[in-house]
Amino acid sequence: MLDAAVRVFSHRGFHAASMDEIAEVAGISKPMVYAYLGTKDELFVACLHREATRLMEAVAAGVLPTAKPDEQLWHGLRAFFTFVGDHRDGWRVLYRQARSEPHFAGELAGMRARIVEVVAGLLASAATAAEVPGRPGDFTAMAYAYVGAAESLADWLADHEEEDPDHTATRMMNFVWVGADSLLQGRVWRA
Amino acid sequence: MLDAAVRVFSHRGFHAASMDEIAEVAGISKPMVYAYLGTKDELFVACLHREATRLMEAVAAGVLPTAKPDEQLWHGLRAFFTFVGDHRDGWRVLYRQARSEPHFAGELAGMRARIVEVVAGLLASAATAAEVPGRPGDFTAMAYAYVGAAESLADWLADHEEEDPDHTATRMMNFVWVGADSLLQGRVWRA
Amino acid sequence: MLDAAVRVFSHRGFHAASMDEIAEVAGISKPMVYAYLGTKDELFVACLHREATRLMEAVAAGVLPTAKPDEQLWHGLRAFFTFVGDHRDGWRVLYRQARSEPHFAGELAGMRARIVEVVAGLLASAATAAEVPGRPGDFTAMAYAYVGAAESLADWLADHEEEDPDHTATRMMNFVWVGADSLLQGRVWRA
Amino acid sequence: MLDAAVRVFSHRGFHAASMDEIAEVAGISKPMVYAYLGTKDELFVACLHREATRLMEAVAAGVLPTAKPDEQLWHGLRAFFTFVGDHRDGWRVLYRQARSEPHFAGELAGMRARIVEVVAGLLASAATAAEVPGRPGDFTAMAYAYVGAAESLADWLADHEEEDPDHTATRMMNFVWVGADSLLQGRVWRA
DNA sequence: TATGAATGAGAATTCATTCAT
DNA sequence: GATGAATGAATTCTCATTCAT
Repeated sequence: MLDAAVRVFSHRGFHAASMDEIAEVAGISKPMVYAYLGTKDELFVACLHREATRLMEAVAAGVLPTAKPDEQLWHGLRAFFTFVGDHRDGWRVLYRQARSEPHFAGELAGMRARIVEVVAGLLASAATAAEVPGRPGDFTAMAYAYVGAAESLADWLADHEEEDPDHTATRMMNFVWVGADSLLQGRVWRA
Repeated sequence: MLDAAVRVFSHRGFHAASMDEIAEVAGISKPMVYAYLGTKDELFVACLHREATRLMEAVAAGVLPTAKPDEQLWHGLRAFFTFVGDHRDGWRVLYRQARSEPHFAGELAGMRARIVEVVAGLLASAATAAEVPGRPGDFTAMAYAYVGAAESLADWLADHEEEDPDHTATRMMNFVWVGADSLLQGRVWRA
Repeated sequence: MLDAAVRVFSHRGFHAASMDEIAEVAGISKPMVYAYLGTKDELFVACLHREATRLMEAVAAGVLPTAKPDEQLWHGLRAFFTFVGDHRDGWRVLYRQARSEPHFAGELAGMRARIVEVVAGLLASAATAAEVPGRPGDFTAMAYAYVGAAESLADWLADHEEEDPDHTATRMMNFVWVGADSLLQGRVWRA
Repeated sequence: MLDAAVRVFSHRGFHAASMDEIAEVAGISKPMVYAYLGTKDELFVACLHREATRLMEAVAAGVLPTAKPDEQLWHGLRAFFTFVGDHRDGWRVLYRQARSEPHFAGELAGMRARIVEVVAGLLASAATAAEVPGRPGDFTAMAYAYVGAAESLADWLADHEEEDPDHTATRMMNFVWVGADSLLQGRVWRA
């Protein structure tokens, strides 16, 4: 049902997507689209929610809560990039479109916040394990940076058909973890 | 002149921005907008180019070509985040709007590619200096990741008035450099 | 449906006719005009075709293929002028508007050419019947002249409500046939 | 001065012609066009008048008032078609455009009426000379038909670069005079 | 329930026309 | 006297959205 909408939004962009085309791709008539899914805005938000939920479920399913932090991260990233690789359309809708329409920025911010907090929690527990003196509030900031980096790589992945999700995940892991590891051992760069 | 356009594009998004509003904000009449800057598309591209040019000049001006790689990076990042902090609207146009309109993605990709290559060059010279055996093609990939991360932080900065650009730059530096440093010393994370 | 368009085009001219007015006269809303008939250009061409088809059908219906040439001509002219008298608006669109828009001149030229050839054929068969030594290619030129004259009279008729189509046809017949008759008997004027 | 206007009106059509282009072709600035020639409508009427005047003068100059009617007609036609051949642009403005813009139909009608009366006078004097019992009012109608035919041929001539004006005049003469001659000798066609 | 048909509102773009220099 | 710069007013065309069936 929403698949058609996601596909159209993804290929055309939010504004350029017409309800006509969505209805046609969905194989039903326009009034039905309205009956089932409401306004164009509501429809877009529905797409957003579904894709976000699927994404979070996929990541959650990939992570073993009992594993070590770096392994949790690795599995999480792998799940994340695999999902993005398998749902390129969904990813585009989620990020590119939602971000560019100020109207939906709020929606998106909420969903991101949830992810960020998960990552921040991961970092915090890793820091505790390594007995690094905590700079508590900043875990969130770091998490933001990591999430942002992952998003960007995902975005890049979505545009490169030939790229392998696992490969991308490995890159990200090197990028993040080796740096994070050092950071968590107390090394800090200063101007 | 372009300021008004950038402001409106930034706040409304490309499609939702109306030439009427742009003209009004600019304090001139619509036909003048067309006379000076042409079509809506051309106007948008003009905004894009101006913001991109300013950004690159700001960064270039901040960097001392003779400094050590990490200092170059630090100054570059500082200049970058400062610029974004000072031109939040411009950044939104550049990063969000341009990316989400398939029509302008090409324009933007070119500009990004140039930045990525600069960063890749920086990484390569740092690797050479550290006498790390080169994995040549991958510097570009790393650069992409770094640029993406910086963009994401910048994007976040653009939405948070209270955030200090220097602080953001420091975060990014820790995030990037300490990680990069470790990588360049040959440490690699493996699954 | 097209009636409204023909009426407006006829009274205002192609450019001055606004889709708004056409929709209003048709008693439907503008988007419907677009849905049914497409672009303004397409709409105009549609008018053109319908009027031209009707005209040719009316003339064809009036002519008895077995009659003598002058009678065929007479009936054809009568049908022609009657039609024009009954569809003054349509004629104006066909003759004046279409001709003055370079864009549509081609469309019209094709339709005219078909009529001209019919008339030329008529003249040729009359010449054969009268055993006048043929000046073959020139029948077309003559036909052009006749068609042009008929058009002009029709145009005049279109602007004069009080004029009787049959009367006009008789005039044209005298004008054409008495001359043609002489010509076909071999009389030629020389400077 | 008006030349530029005539050229532009002729090539673009009345509506599609922009004052900008006229000014540019004329080599002066737009406000000057307004200062010298007034509104677009006024400018068009000025073009109309000038071309019409030139046409009538050319025809008048070609005719010898003392010659026989058929020779007067012949010289008149020759002058007419020669003029049209030499001023194709002017002719297009005069006829095609003026006719299609209902707004200028009146202007044009007046100019035509003057020509028609001249021709009608010619026919009347020929009839008198031939001692044909006059059907007085109808000379005007005949003249209308002749003028219309000449216009149409002229129109055709204007579109065919290769056609020779004298040749066209001869065609018209045969077409008109051989018929007129018969008519003036009392022959009439009847249904 | 499903839809074909209909529309109100609004967007980009263009021009004839006029000031201020 | 000449013009560069400015605009009010239209015009075409599109689309989210809703009835009547």
